[in-house]
Amino acid sequence: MRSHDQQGSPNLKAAMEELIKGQQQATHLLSLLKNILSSENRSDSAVLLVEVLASFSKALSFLELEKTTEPPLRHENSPCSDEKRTHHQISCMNKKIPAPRRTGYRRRTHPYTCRTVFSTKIEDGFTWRKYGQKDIYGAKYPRSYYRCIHKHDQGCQVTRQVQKTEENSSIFAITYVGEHTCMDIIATKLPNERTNCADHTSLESNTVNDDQEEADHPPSSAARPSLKQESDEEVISNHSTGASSADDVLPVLQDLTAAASDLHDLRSGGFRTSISILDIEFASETLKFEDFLELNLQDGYIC
DNA sequence: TTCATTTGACCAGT
DNA sequence: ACTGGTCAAATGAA
Repeated sequence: MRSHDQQGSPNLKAAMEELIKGQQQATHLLSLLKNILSSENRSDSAVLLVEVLASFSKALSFLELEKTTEPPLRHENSPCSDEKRTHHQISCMNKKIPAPRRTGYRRRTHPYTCRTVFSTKIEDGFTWRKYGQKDIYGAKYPRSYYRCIHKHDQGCQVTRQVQKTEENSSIFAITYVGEHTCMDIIATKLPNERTNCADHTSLESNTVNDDQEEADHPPSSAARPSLKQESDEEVISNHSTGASSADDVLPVLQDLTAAASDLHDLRSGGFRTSISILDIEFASETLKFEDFLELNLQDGYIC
């Protein structure tokens, strides 16, 4: 992290202010929504919320990309690219052309929530794209890596890791990294379909940041208490005050979407910046926001 | 032909 | 140096 990250350009400062503003408004909106138990506008509000979340997520993603001083390079013109081979192209391997270095790849440093679910099936109502599989040192079964299919079109950054448990190969340990910000969350969490994600065979735990040991070393007993998102709910619930109505929500939604639009404009205006602690903090708060939204969806506050 | 999966390489973190 | 997460060309299925 460079020293100027904390200072930032005027554009960076403006962007940060917009992010913070959006965060505050989102929090406010949540506190309002939480108290709405019946309203014709709930569905629309939920859709809008997810759109806003997607915008925030994309904005953060772009900030993350800006952190790298070099633009991401594609190696599409490397003839007989020497990076990947199969038995069909052994001859190509013999020509030792130095493969161009990949750039722009940055391992996420976990301002993200991790949540592990033990289930007999890997379907969860979302659409995933498998992007890798690894043999894990000391583990009996390989680990598969999936990302949300809406990573590119909606900026949904959630990934999941699926691995058979050693005790019972018919049970999968599924670790979710981050939360969905794509529109699928609406389709998946609608009340009449909520059972899709509440798999009766699954046992869920919720951890934050690096707590992934359970995925590799699942608990010996299958009976585990649900620890679902206690801390996240606590954070958000601090903002819940009094009763409110859809009329209260709509103006906030408008402000929020306007803030998201401003963010988009700033981003497309080509501002250059580096990520700062603020980004990390905001990413964390956004996830808390998403967790709380998901809780409300599951509880039927939003349908 | 298109699209999802496979799989070895690359890269970051420890 | 090692492990694990991600990339992306090759491959196979539809």
